[in-house]
Amino acid sequence: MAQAERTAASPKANVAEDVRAGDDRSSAREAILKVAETLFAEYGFNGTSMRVIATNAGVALSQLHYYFQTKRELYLAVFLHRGVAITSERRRLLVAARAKYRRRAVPLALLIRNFVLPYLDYARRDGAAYVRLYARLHTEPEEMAREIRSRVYDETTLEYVDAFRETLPNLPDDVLYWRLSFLMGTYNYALLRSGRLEVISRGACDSADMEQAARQILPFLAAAMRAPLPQSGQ
Amino acid sequence: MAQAERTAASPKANVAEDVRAGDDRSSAREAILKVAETLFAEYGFNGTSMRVIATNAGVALSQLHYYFQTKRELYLAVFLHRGVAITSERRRLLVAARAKYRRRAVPLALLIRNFVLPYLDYARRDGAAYVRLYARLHTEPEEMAREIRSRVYDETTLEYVDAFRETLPNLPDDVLYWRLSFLMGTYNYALLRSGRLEVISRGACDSADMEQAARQILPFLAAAMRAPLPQSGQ
DNA sequence: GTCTATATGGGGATAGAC
DNA sequence: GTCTATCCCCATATAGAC
Repeated sequence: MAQAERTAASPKANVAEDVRAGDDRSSAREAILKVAETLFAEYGFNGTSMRVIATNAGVALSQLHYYFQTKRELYLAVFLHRGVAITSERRRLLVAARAKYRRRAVPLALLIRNFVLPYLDYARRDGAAYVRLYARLHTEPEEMAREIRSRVYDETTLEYVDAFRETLPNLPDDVLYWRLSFLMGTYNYALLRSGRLEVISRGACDSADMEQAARQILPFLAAAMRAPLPQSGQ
Repeated sequence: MAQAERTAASPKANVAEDVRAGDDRSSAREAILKVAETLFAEYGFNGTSMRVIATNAGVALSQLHYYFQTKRELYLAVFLHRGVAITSERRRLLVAARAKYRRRAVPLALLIRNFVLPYLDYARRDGAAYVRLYARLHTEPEEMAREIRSRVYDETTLEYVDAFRETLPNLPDDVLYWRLSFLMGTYNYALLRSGRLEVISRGACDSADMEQAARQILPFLAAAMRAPLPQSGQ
């Protein structure tokens, strides 16, 4: 059975055709990570095959297993590669804001900025690959999503929850939690770029425009967090 | 190669073990649709195999192809099965509200209720399967997502955009569009039940509680839609 | 480290008996 | 309509030469 020829002859997804062309010698590992990030972001975990990653990275399939052992480990590595950078930026901004306002609570608008903007900035600078990947995380196989969140995001998130509580001391805890989960939903969905914005604006707005997204989302979220309390009878 | 035995011996995902047990004779087609809805919602399109659907529905694999030809068609059928029900409920509510308020604009709170609640109610009544499936749609293979949205959702959505414009006549169009896309993101993410709410509340809140979700999300969104306009310099 | 070749299994889809 | 048996492809992962 000449099966090898057949499968090897499928190039597919030329998202980043042979990343190593320019700076060869700079490690196949980096090339694999970069291509994997783009493809996982676009097609998801199950929708992306190791073969396609290898082809686009310009390396042999076995290289992926040499560096990362399994597909699952590669996926985790992609997250740790950048996720830590975003998370520590988030934390740095929180520490700086707290230092500036000392004993007083950090203003709501600044807190939201610091929590949300690292993602939008990342999307602006490095293309949307990682943030789309992150936004997608919530629909990937559960146990993987859980592990990644607890290893990368949870700790910083809980620090922000405390800061929001100080800034909005009159919100009951359950209302605060629900609203923060809505807040995360709002920017996550925006980062996903589902195409809804283009439909409802009949093409007039562009969901890839992260400057606009930042400008529009901050007042939206600030007003939402300060909304009147929900009524008892729904 | 005794391959058939090997593959047939994998039961897996006993989400709805043999749905046809009680009311047999009520068509294998319905059983397939029901099981497919649950599994697609939980594991996504690529993460769900035709074999597992067949096993859980208590039918032979070939039955799936007999009724739906391809996996893709089955996926579309699942959406049309329920999506049309939700969409027409949404539209019915809009028509009723407009009739009640005649020449005047429909109040914002009511408009949001009518747009959002059909989803939350569905989640409350029939379990979260379909709404999770819908919320997941935005991360499924692009061309499938596009087709489903344009066949089921777009028309009604655009009717609501017009209604929102009448209710909020002072919002510039681009601000209106961005805010409506944020609004959709908020309830979509809530329906996904990503587990973030449980993390930030340290287990005190339950994202499956759709009564709470409705109570909390309505004032949040109403205030957000009425937020001050964004500043020029971001 | 990097490659080719291959092992092993699951995937969608179909043929054809009943 | 419903089943069993099977086709053919692609998936992840590994072996072993260079």
